[in-house]
Amino acid sequence: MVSKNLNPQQLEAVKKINGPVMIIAGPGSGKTRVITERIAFLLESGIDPKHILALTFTNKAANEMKQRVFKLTNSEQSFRLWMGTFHSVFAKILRIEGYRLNYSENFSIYDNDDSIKIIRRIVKDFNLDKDDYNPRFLYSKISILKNRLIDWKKYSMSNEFLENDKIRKQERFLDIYKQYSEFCFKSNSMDFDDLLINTHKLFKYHTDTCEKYQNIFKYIMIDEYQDTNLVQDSIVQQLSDKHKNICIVGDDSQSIYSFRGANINNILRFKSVFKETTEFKLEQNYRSTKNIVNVANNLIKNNFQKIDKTIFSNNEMGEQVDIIEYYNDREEGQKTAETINSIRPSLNNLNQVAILYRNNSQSKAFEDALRKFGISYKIFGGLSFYQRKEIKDIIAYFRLILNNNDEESLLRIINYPSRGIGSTTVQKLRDFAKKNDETIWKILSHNLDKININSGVKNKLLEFRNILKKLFEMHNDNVFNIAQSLENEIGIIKKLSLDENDENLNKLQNISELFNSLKLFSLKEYNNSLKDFINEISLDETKDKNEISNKVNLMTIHQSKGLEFSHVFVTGLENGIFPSARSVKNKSGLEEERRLLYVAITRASKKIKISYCQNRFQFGTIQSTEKSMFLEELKDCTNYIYKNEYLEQRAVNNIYKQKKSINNNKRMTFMPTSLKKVKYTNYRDIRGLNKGMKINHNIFGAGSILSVDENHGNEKITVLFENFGKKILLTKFAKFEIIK
DNA sequence: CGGTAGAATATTTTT
DNA sequence: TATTCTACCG
Repeated sequence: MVSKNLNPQQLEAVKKINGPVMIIAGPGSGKTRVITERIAFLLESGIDPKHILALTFTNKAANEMKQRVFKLTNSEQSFRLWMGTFHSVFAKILRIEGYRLNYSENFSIYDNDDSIKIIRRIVKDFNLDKDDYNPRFLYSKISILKNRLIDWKKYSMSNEFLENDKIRKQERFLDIYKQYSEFCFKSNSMDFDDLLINTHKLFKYHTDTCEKYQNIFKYIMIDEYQDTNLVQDSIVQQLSDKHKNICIVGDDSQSIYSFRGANINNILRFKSVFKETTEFKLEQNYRSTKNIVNVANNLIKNNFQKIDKTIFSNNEMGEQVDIIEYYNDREEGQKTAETINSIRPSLNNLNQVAILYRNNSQSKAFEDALRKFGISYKIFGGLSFYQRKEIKDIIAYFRLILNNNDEESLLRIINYPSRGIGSTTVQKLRDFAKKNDETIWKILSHNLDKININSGVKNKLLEFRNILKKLFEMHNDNVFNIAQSLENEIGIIKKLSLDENDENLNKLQNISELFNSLKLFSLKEYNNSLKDFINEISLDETKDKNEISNKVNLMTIHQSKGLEFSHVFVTGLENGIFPSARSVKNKSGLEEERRLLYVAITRASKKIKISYCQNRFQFGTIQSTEKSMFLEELKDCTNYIYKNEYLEQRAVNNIYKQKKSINNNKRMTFMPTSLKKVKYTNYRDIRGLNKGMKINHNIFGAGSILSVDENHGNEKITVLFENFGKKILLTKFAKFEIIK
């Protein structure tokens, strides 16, 4: 039954299930609720869940939605919905249909790091100057082109593009683009953008396949439509062309992903593409106080490009929004922590507090200060577990096992751990491979004789080949067994254990965590093959984000999208940082930064403090800054707090002195940076676990213990989780706490 | 070929 | 500052 707590517009939007629908939903207007209720309503109306496709942008959003639909309908049906990110749903389709584009089902998925590495290698091969051809820049250029459906062939046909490259002294760009695309294809691999453009290609050139999916996805819903790019928009049109039951939800004022090719015009012109569109506007903000909504409105009205709407709140006025000036970033951290400390007693949970910043590097000052006050915090972003070097190395072996032609993975591990195959040899292999249009693996497996190398090197290559052969044969084995065999063959753990410095210990810890999760994965009842494992981790990095914790949240504003906190600190409002230096070069960039600030402000329900610093420690030096131009726009509706500069400076100098002495004392024992980002596993040997006990697991949440199995030292428990069903955990490794 | 030390370089946001 | 790259020596 559809919930009765919806307001009239929300209810109407939920019930209009046929034909194109556009829901413009302001921040805090109950957007997610409308989507979940709508899905529930579809199910109630007797529509088979397999005909419903719900797309989101982040895994976090997808997971949350899944759980909410499940709670709402309380039915197993909800698990049969097609729900996920664009990338994950399309990857699933491409695994099945990719053969039509000459990919095999085991294609690898390259992440940004892989892509940049490949491009860097190509630039080197071409003997080009790294300054003129910055791999990062090239990658983002390629990515944006792909998202605009311009492949290298199309690019080569545009005189305008080629002329431009000449002027910019990047005449070889086309060659690089081509080489990169061919490298990926030859490796039977797709980068993130390929997942989209190949889906588009598939539907465009194989109309029967397109029709097949049109008939599967009879009802399509897309969240955050303002963040779609051209490919995504095009695929959505392909899929909905037949039944036209498409519902998009979004807020143009929260479009903040243009760097990824998101085009705000997709939502602005939706109505003209789908002529019969019914439009709903959700303008009431249920989240924030009147003051906060007022400030947000005052900010966003400075943007030119937007859909007309009036966000209002019927909540209480609330406190004024503060804008605070600090002497430097250290003080900003200090005072923010101090404020949090002082309001701590009035909060029932610290997770109601968020410190938001423009880029990840700003987190440091806050971390230091919070630690000093003994306030626990949770930091989002930074390196995800699967991006760590030692983990990626092992994953590279796994990827190679599944996809023997994955050239990037092979090049990554051909001499890791070092086995006497140096760069000269690798270069010979690569040259030969290129000449014969083959992958290195193919040469290793049957063409080694044709390469001019001495017998010592050849033996080493043969040894390497034999290791791979052995591993390749295992591709269907239990994942944990594969991992163990891998360790037997390459002995990476053994090697790291020989020299137990901090860095190696940290690596070992991460690797053992990987092995633990492989063990757990292998214990699943189904979908527990290596293929499933790699699939899961290539696109999902939200592993441990939904733990319920009494911790302050530190994150970038991008990461905060869709979330809500009672107290929000928006920090670093300085020109060059927020708005970022790059964005001010053009008007649309600046408007996007303004939307970003809009998103930040509208995260808060009760209280916001916006701050900036006169000086900031950046690039290893102290630099004086200029306060953000956005603050000028908020002058009349906020409460400005200036500082007495002289006093502050003295205080700040003291802070720096302190800091210095700490540094000197601890220099030797300073944690390596990689260690700081680690989430510690509590290796515990929990005794006294009993049937019926309630526990809270860091990933699966709450559940109760069904049985305990002593299993000589490897104690296992079977737990029924409220949201994830039955799981077997090894208590030695699992991270959880006993609730009662 | 492998390891290391010291130089060079980079800093937006994410799937 | 933090990370990645390069040059050099064993």
